[in-house]
Amino acid sequence: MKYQKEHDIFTSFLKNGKSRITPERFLVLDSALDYKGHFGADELYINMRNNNVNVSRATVYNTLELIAQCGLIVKRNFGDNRTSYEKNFGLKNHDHIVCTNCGKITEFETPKIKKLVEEICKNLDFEFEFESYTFNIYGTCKDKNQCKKFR
Amino acid sequence: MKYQKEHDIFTSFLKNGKSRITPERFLVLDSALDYKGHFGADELYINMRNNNVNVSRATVYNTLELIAQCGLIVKRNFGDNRTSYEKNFGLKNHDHIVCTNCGKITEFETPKIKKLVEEICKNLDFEFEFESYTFNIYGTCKDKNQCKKFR
DNA sequence: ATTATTGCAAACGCTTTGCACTCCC
DNA sequence: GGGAGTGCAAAGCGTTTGCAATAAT
Repeated sequence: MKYQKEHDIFTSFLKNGKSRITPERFLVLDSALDYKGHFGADELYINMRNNNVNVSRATVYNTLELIAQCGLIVKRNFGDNRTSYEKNFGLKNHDHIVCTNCGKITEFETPKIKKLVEEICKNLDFEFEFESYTFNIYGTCKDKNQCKKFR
Repeated sequence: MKYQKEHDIFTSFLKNGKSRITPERFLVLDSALDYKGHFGADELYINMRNNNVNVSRATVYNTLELIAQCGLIVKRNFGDNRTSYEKNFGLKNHDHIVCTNCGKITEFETPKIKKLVEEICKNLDFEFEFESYTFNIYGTCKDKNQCKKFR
């Protein structure tokens, strides 16, 4: 199977949480892993419908949340009032540059940011359990072939 | 007048952009500056109505955008799929810790992040005009008196 | 058998839009 | 007087919810 390792991870995550193993959940997982780049829940739902993979909207939303919880995809937020997801490529953490004009998203690696986050959490004056962070840089990309502002 | 300086700044911003000076825009500005903490556009609109300051929803939304453009307030995004604003206190840049459980927002100062952003933008392999960044840390705050998870 | 999960459609919250009216320049 | 700005209500969009039907344990 194409995503055997991910299936195994998701399976044990579900069993661990006393959640049920359903075919729909794995259909969503496969589609999410197949998706190139960032995607919204609704976007994935439509995409699946178009490919004749019929899982209800509610199930897609719920399942993406589960897959994010178990770490196979990552939840993102690019300031457009919707939740985006993307495949998690393991340890290599990266953040995003977003063109506010054409929507282009560029990824960059930030070895320094992780230390900074740890440092900040450690120095707080109240107890805080870290979950995640978002670090986005916004601006305009001046890509003459793509960016609406400059072409 | 209470916010004379801000009125002046907004006035010249509007004139500069060949936009009109209207009473509604200054009602929104005053209400935004009076608001304690972060607020959404709709939240401000309701708040204004409650105080018998009657400006239409559309105008509140449009005007907040303008005020943010001229820098008197800052646009934020805390991962809840809505746009938040807050008064801009000038140079002292700060970022946010968000409790994903009770919604509490804690501000912290980050002298290091600005340098990091500059460094990243400088080393990109394409031309990019920086506008802003978001840096939020998510987790649970374990405030026994407030946080739903621990009380 | 029990009960979590599913599918569907309706409701939700925030935001944007269309259009006639207003009033700043 | 012209056109940007306003107000209102309706529509839009992504997301969540309620409930009956289904299927995993």
